[in-house]
Amino acid sequence: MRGLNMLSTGQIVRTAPVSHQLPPAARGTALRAQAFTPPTRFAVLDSLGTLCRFTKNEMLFAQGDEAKSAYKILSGAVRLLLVTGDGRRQIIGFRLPGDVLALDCEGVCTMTAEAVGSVTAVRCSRARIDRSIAERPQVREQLSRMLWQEVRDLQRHLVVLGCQTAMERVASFLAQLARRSGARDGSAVEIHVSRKDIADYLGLTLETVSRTLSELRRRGVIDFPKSREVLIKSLDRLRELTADAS
Amino acid sequence: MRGLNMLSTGQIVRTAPVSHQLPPAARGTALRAQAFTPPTRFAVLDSLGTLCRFTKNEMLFAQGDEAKSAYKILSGAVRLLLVTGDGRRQIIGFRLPGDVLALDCEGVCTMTAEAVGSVTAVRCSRARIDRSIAERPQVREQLSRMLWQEVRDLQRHLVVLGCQTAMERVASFLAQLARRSGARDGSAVEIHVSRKDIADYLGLTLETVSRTLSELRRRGVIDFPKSREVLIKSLDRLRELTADAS
DNA sequence: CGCCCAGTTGAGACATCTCAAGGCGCGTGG
DNA sequence: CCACGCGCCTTGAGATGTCTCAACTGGGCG
Repeated sequence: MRGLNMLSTGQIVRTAPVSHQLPPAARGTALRAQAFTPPTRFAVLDSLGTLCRFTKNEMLFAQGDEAKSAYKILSGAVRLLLVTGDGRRQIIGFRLPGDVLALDCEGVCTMTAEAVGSVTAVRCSRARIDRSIAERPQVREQLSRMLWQEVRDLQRHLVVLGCQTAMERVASFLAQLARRSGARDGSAVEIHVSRKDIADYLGLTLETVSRTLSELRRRGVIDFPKSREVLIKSLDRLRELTADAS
Repeated sequence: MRGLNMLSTGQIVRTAPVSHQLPPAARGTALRAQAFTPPTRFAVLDSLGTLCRFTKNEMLFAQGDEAKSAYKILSGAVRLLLVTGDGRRQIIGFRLPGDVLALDCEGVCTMTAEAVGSVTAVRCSRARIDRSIAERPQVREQLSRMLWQEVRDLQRHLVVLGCQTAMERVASFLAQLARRSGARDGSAVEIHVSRKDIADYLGLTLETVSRTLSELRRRGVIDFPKSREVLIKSLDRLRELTADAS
């Protein structure tokens, strides 16, 4: 989770290859700088892929699909999730502009990816990527680094789900949001996802998330100037609540 | 989690390089075949490393340590865990003979590894492994496959911690144990870890794990002929309880 | 033989879930 | 421009699953 920008109102040229330049909607926001670090993560994708769009709640790919493409998000947000036999869903993570999807599996997609709102992305066939990987050692290096990062994120998430209270989970989520958007005390951070998504990410119910956010507002740690936006009033007090891994 | 064998009583030659042969203690058990599939996973390690031993609860490495070595387990079991600032611990997974450790991070260890009982392993410097990876594309391929597998396991674990009941969690754990040891109805499977470890793995308390296991025995799904051993009486009924991802 | 550690079991506390009602913002159509 | 409906969020009250604290048991090992 990181800055984010779901407006994507600027017109986008629908030709490939796509330039490294950020989409117009990504510029001119307070969160821009952090939202695209590193600015050209896994840059091969940009030059090999073609541009595509997804509408709200549209699936990019589903659990069990053949993994024939990878994606790099240009604008919007994507949720990654697993669904159990009886319909319970667990959100594994969110992906934001600059992030790469579907390079963390082999043959078959292990999870489902859905657009949270409107999404623009670069799509590229795995075959082309594999060729590029075979040719350039540094691309392999990038892939490994991405996978290490993902393992690390998943491990941290495991701690959240395995041994934190509702308050700690919500605080962790907000702290993550704040950190990735480079927020300070007084910064407003847009929340791109619904309460239900936050709940499914944190292993809680939507009501518990809502109550916990209200409690944080009552304590003066955060505020909600608008819906879908959080005002960080005290980052320190937020961090105190997270019970971070040492 | 997979078969397992913590006896490791056979004498082991303490010289390097180590042969691909399994330690004596690993032979002659009903669980052998499954416990070492594939038999020579990431075989480079065997030829490059030196043999080492660890005693019960000894740390192989800790969160924050410089990741200068990788390990391949020959006998015994290792638990991987993260500890929060206030001492809560979350077990990320267990590693058994044939499994490789510490290739899933960069620079600094993201987690702690502890010997559950006596452990013998091959240790090899990351530098040598990196060299081997640079030279042989197939080794790089193996590394990617290992990382994909780890990502997949972590994702599944996330579902367990995020949206399963105590009964489902315990059943998942047992089903995992049974599957990896190739158990059928009537098979006895050794449990190498304590109730506390199971609890920390499943995000429960030790008491809840104990109660749930007792409930499963009452229902006739499993039995405990000895402590630290589970008799699978009905694999089907166990699987019904797991609420697997679809 | 007896200690000690790991596991079991019980009873009450508590966090979170479930079910239900109400409110707010927003787009749509009159 | 307002009324309405709809989706999303908030809040309440009671149900419940898991945790906490505590006592007891059994097996292994000195």
